[in-house]
Amino acid sequence: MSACPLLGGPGDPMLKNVRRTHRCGELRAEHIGQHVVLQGWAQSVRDFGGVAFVVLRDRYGLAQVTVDERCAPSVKDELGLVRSEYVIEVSGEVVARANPNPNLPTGAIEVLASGIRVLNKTEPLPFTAETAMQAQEETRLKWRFLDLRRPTLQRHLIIRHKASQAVRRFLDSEDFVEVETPILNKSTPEGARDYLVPSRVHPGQWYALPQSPQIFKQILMVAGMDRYFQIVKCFRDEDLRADRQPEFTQIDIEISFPTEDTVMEVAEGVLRAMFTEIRGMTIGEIPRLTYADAIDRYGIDSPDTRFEMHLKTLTDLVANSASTVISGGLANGGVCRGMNVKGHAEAASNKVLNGYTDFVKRYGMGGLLWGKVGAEGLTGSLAKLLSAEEAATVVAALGGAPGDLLLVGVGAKSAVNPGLGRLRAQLGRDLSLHQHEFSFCWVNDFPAFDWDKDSQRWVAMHHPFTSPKAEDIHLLGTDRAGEIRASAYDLVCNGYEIAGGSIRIHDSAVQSKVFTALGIGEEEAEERFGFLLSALRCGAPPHGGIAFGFDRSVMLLAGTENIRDVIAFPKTTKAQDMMAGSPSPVDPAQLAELHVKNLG
RNA sequence: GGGGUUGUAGUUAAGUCGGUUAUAACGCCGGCCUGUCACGCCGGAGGCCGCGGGUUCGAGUCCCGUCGACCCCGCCA
Repeated sequence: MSACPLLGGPGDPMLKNVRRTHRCGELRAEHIGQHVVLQGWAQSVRDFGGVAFVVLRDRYGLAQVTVDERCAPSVKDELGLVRSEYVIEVSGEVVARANPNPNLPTGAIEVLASGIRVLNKTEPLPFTAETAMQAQEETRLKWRFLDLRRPTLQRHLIIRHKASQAVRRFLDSEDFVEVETPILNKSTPEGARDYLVPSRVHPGQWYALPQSPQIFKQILMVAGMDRYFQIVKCFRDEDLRADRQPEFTQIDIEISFPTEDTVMEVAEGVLRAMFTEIRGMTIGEIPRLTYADAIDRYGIDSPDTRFEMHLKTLTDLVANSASTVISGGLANGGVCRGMNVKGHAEAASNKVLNGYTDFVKRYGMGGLLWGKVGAEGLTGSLAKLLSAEEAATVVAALGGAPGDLLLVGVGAKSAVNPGLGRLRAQLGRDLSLHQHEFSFCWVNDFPAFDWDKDSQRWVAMHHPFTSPKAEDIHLLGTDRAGEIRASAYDLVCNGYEIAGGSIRIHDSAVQSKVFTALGIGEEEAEERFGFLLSALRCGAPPHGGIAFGFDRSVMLLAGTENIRDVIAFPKTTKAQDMMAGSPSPVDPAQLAELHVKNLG
């Protein structure tokens, strides 16, 4: 056993000054014969008395450390102190394994220890990197630093890093300049609920955290920056979902003198930069469909285009139905729409169909009509309500063949479209209908305004700075506001909206008309957005842009369906950080200084 | 704001019709073991059954309330 002249046993003062020479995961057969120093976590300790193994883990992988009769007795003593997840330093010689492990990249070799030193101990842990996935998410969030030891989560963080670097490289090469914008902002009335920050020096006044840097990036265009981007945190105080966090990251982009195509091409460049970097993928031409087409084919404006199963409109075919269910559903502008789940009739038990019905009811549908196509025609609730002739036309319209399951909804558009549309997306996942791993599309020509029933007014579908399409601008100020289309576009991947943008209004007169349409008075507009309106009057160039939901993009790149998996320190659905314990009460003196009183 | 699922040892779970001392696996601690890689074997410690109240002779179990986690609707320009 050759000993490295620099390395003695444990307690050797020389050892304390030795830095690691290699990373665990990089060791291969080519390193055999070399003396190495490794530092990392003891993933497992297997002691057989005469021979013992420690699996050492660092970010780069696992390496097996062996202690046997070839080692000095002091090494064995040191080994006895090592427990699972202790941080240790091991020096030794890389040797070929007697029993190689083909499941491990480093499985051909092991490190025969000449010294083991405990760098730090650990108290008993609720779970380890190996057992984390067996723990509940609540436990894992509380002990996030342990969960983050998992190679999967480390991979996600690295994917995130690589993706943002690739985006920066691409945008830099396209002459975009990354400019930071304020986190302490002015509150604006439109949009999501603001996170507010009290001002100490201005009693009773508040900053708002940005929901997005929207106004600042437009003002940078007025300033002549021409091409801006920023990878930036945004904050929205709304209830959360699996793909939504209260603070999230956008790739924010703005361009002067663009057409819609200019912005979409840049966005596609960003998309390709990410997917090439992480997935090694080449993305072909990305199809564009209008909002109206998206609703027509998929029921929703963020369609999962990895599979077909388009929705079909059946309203005309059943318009004269004797069924009160159908005539009732069609009253007041209701529609009848359906889809064909090919070959799914047999698998669709009552329990399964009830599940589908419960699913669509969440979106306001009264129920779900179903029909199974058999050799002798249609059976099921659909067949009961329709005449034989009607049934035949519906089956034909949906392309029904024996063995198919037809799902049909009747009622208000606002219920049937999302109900069937979301059910379609869910069935795509559940029945593995996807024909591609990734499928992208653009959705454009959105309506500019959406009628809000609660407040009885028009609200901006995108945001209030979105330009109406040039050919629709003349409708501003008329009673046909609902027909105005916006110069807005969303980039959709696998049913997720991953980017959204628009051409902005650069004419303060048009901007005023839009504010009027939104019921925002001149005075209020001046009070809330005066600085933007002022900028628009001072030589604003035509401009437009887009913002990517970066967390969602990384989620897709990483192949996970939970946004918390790609955020180092995420919050729960109640917007709490289980590890840090935020939010939390503060000292009353702190509140007093901020002129804030606790009413709760 | 609403709906669904959920909370028992460090962790993950079982716990019947309300009934004796609340089980198991993994982990932890001690011992044995010369080629493991989810090592194996022997022994041991470990409990605010989320929290509060109620019903009952008796509550992990039934009732009411409350807190948290996850998923969904509303909401999220």
